Amino acid sequence: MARQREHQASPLHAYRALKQRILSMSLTPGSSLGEQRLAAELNVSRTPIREALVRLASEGLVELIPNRGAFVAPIRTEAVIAAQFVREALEVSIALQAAERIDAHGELRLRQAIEEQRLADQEGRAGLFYRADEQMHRVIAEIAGLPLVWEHVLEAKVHLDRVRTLSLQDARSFSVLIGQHESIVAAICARDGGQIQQSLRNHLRQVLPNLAGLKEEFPDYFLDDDQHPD
Amino acid sequence: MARQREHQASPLHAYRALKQRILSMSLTPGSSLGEQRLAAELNVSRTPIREALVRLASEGLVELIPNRGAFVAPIRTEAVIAAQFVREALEVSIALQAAERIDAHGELRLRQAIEEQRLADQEGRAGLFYRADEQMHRVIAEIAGLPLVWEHVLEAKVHLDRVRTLSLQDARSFSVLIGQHESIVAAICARDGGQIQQSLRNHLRQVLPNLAGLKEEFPDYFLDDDQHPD
DNA sequence: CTGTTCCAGATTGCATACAAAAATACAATA
DNA sequence: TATTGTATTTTTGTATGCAATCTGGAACAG
Repeated sequence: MARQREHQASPLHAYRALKQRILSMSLTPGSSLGEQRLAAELNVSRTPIREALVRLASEGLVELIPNRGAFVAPIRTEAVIAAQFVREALEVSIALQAAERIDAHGELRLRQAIEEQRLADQEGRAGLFYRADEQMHRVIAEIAGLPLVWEHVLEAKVHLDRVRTLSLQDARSFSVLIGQHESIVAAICARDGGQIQQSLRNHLRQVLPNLAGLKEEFPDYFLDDDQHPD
Repeated sequence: MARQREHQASPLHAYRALKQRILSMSLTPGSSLGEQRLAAELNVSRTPIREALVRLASEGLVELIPNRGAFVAPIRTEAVIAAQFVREALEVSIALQAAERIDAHGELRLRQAIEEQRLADQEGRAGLFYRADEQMHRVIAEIAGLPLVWEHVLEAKVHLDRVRTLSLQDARSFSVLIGQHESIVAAICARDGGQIQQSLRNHLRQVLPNLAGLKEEFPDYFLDDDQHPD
């Protein structure tokens, strides 16, 4: 029985493992998350599992139905739209403020971030590119002096990650995305508010896939209030 | 022993009770939230208490320190600034979209909301006014077709509520706020984007009290990374 | 007097036990 | 055969027990 050396590690481990599987659609919407089974799977008792499920439920990734159990939450079109709205509004505001506060050091960091992306692209390492991409957006928030606002973006982004996973567009070449990143950085360095807004919005909408199409292709994963209007 | 008839009611009850006390500063930052004590107080065991504490911790209202206990989280200036930023960015974007979609029915609802505020003001019922105020902002989100985005605003607002409670400016006459609400509604009905942005930002900054002053008056409640730079 | 060590008390972290509720299977009846 | 009532089984909701960890202070050495 592998004893956990560090305390409070079990709930965190369960939380991360489940979240990863949900966002990568390895656990599909509607899947049952029986506490017993998960506990056996991760070699812990039900208590830390329950703690992880509560956290995931508060983020909207899991539905906790009283006396019935926990299930992977369906993808709600409304939640995806809202998350996209939140992300656009926050990131545009962040970038505008970043433009007002950026200095030479900040410009350097942004160029380095893009360089990392180029490297990851050349080596064809999707995971690495993905991290570098997110890192760049985070750096913009830091330059704006608002690192905590990025946490709010991350909370919303959770509802976008699953549809992106479904669309599998990550497989496409990253050069397009890098180009978009370059024009965003250029706009920030040029302190051109209008250009910032246009290039960033364009970029963020690019990564939001065709929702209606996905909904037709994977109807089981979606749930909207106007479900069966026969 | 008052048995709970409805299942899963205990954690929710504990969550709401604690949240209310924390936001109203009835439980001040740094207060110890011993599981044992809370369990005895609410006549339940530690398990549902723990569930509530985990939820509150994920919202940033409680700090869960391993093997030491749970404490009411200090007010972090950085978090307040970030929350204000999020609220402004989201509410302005929401209001701009509301202006594009509003119809006669929507205008009526907004006028009704203001009427309710006027009533609450005349009767001097602060709690009622507070609810009507929040209701109006929520209605704007509904008109924009983005009710879920309002939930994100609420998450951020949590970090503003405690400083507002401290400043006690709710005691001041509400007529000023009602006037601001009127100009916001007027701007939305007039579809005047610039005016929307100006009146809403002005309003939202009005309700953010003097942070530096509060920090001096209640130093024990605040904690920032640059704490004692002697 | 100061700094260190160690012990007692208290509190959490996790496991497990038990009860309530829901789902399921099945038999009896119309 | 369809349906309904009931018994069984499974699963959650909550309570509780025990070990690990941390705090605070007393005893002690320098």
